[in-house]
Parts: sequence; structure tokens; C-alpha cells
Amino acid sequence: MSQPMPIGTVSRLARVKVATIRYYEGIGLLPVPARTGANRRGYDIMDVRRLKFIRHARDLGFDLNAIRQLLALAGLPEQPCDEADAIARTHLAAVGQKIDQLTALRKELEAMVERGTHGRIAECHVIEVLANSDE
Amino acid sequence: MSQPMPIGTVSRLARVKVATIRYYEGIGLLPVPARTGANRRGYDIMDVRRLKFIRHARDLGFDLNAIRQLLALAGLPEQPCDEADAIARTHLAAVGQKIDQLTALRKELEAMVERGTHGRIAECHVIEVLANSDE
DNA sequence: GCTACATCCTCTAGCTACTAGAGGAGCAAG
DNA sequence: CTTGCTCCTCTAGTAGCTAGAGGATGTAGC
Repeated sequence: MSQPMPIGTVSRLARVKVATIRYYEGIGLLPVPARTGANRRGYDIMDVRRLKFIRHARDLGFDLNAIRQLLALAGLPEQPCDEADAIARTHLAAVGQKIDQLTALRKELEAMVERGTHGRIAECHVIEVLANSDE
Repeated sequence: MSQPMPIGTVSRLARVKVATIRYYEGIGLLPVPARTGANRRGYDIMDVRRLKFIRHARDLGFDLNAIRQLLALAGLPEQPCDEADAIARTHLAAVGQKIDQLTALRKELEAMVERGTHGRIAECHVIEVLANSDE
């Protein structure tokens, strides 16, 4: 009953760029919409919902593959929720690892930078650390 | 005087993959080496050093652009060291930001996952959070 | 009806930093 | 002489878009 929305409207509502919406369609993350007589894509409210779901998941750092699975699960309300849980937990673990990695990195970079060098490159601690081949 | 090394040897010494070495050559990060009669690349110890420098910097998360600058600076021992310092500090700041970002993310993911769900998708907290369009 | 201007369309190429693979030549050891 | 390793070039793929060319259509004001 409701008029189909053009892609720009969907873009504003879901806060997903037009080009990104077309991209999602291309990789099968978003269903191929009907077209108007003038070959324009026509969307409905369900498409907006789906896009918002995707955007939320992307904001939380899920990759498109995980999102694909989560979307599939979201469509099966009677299924057990274990799988969705597992996906989220896996991602959480990955984020934790990345944080640990970056924290270790930061420590090294701080050690590298801490000595306020005002000398020449020849005595530059930063360059020195990079050039040293120990470890 | 020393024999030129084949790419495989350099690869082992610097712990940089053969394909990556060729890639670095292609983008101008590594000088184009002389070739042997049979068209093989011939490297010397300086190339190994340069590659180790690059690898160290990569391990510390510098991007190739920053590394390009750092390499240039490393070749000018009389220059002041400020610029190298600035590059390192900028990178350090970026790493710090990334950590903060991921830490916030982790908090959200933890909140999402904490409720051990054993129900159906219909009651799944993970899916629910993703589907909710507030904020 | 006419004129802007915004929006839509498709298609291609670019971004980062590599990696993988095809298809072929050369070299060293047994 | 054959086996197997290393080397060569070139192309395409990875993730997740983004930007731009070049063209058609819709809409608002006059």
C-alpha cells in the first residue's frame, strides 16, 4: 500500500550512503528491490529496518560476513539463539585481542618517543629503534 | 665485493616475504636492484637493512607513507630529528585513539553478550540490540 | 513550456598492504 | 637427466566501501 521510497530517502532514514546501499545490494546483503517505470529502485520500510540493522552491526565492528549470518538468524525467531550469541562472543574476543595488541604497541611507541629528542637524526631515538635489528 | 644475494636469501634475512619485497620495489619503497645475467634480482646488505627497518616500522603499525618519510629522514643524519619525532607522536596518538574506540566498543559488546541467552532468537538479546533503532 | 537543479542510473577505478596463483625459465644435486 | 627448488612476470583477489564519469529523469519556480 505504501509508496515505494527512492534510494535517497532510505539513505537518509537509515543513515547509510546511497552508494553503500547499492553496494550491499550487489553483494546480496540487501534484497534486489523492484524498480519503478523509470528504472529507479523502490524500497519499503523493511529495507530501512534491514539497513539500520546492518549499520548498527557495522558500528559494533562486525564484518559483513558475520552480519550476513546475523541477518539470517534474525529472520528465524523460533531458532535457538546460541549461534547469534557465539558470533557476538567471537567478535568480542577479537576486539579484546586487538586492544591487547594495540596496548602493547602503544607501550613500545611511548618508549620510543619519550626521550624528547632535539638533536640530529644521527642521534634520533626513533630512527635508531627502527634501524636496530635485534629481537 | 660481496656477491649479490638472491631475493630468497634477503627474504629470510629480513623476514619479509619474497612477494612483499617485489611489491615494495614496485611502489618505490625499495631501490630497483641490479639483475644477474639470468634476470635475477641481486641485493646487498644495505637492502637487507632497509627491509628490516621497514619491517620494524610495520610491526609498530606505521603505514607505508610514514615509513617512506622515516626512511628518507634516516638517510639525512645531519637533519634535525623533529620530523621523525612528530611522525612517531602522530602515530602514537592514533594508536591511543584506536584503543579508546575499541574499548568503548568492547563495553557495548560485553553488555550485549553478558546475559547468557539460552532462549529462542525471538528473545535473543544480541539480535534485539542490533534491531533496535534508537540512538 | 522552459530552465535549473537535485536525484537517479550504470560502470569503472581507486584506496591499503599485501597475497595467491598461473605459467614458464633456470639452477644445483644426485 | 631428472627432480625439485627458486626465480621470473603478470593478473586478480582480499574488505568495505568511495569517487567520478557520463547520462537520464523528476521537481519547482516562472
